[in-house]
Amino acid sequence: MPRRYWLLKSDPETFSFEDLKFSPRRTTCWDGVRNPQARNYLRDEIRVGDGVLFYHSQSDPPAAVGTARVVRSGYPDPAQFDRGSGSHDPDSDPAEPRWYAVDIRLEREFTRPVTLGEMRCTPRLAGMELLRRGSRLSVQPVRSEEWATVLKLASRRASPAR
DNA sequence: GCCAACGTTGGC
DNA sequence: GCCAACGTTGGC
Repeated sequence: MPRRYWLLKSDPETFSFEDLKFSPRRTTCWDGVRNPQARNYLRDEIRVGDGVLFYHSQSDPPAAVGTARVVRSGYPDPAQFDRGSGSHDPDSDPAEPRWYAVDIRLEREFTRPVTLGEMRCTPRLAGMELLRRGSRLSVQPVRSEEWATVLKLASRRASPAR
């Protein structure tokens, strides 16, 4: 199966690309996802080697800031069984875990962020899940053309400041 | 801080 | 199974 691509959303207040950069081996467990559809992607579809667009939500401006690679495919999210964790789920049965996580490793930090506004203005990205009205999913599939387009934007020099 | 868009919960 | 109420996400 060819390599696939995903967009992972994170509020940088919670976990930023910078945090990933300073994680051991620049690798982190992508845990805490508590949406069934996003869980399905994590559990069933995301494979080792897949590409990840790292996106900062709730930031000013919201933007894709770099890429990562999946280094471990779906496994039960340990946080769901951790009473001390904010992501603890008392209703999840260890025999049939409700939530899943993957591990990702930093691959490339963009020399400049690709902002949401810029993506909206890019015709080739018009079909992106991220740009859909009301799109809230924190794990989203990204088409290979979209991946290539975002990377191209990232390596383009920023337009001169006004 | 506001609000639209969803998802979840729970009464019936 | 419906749906109102409520909670959360996330752009602006």
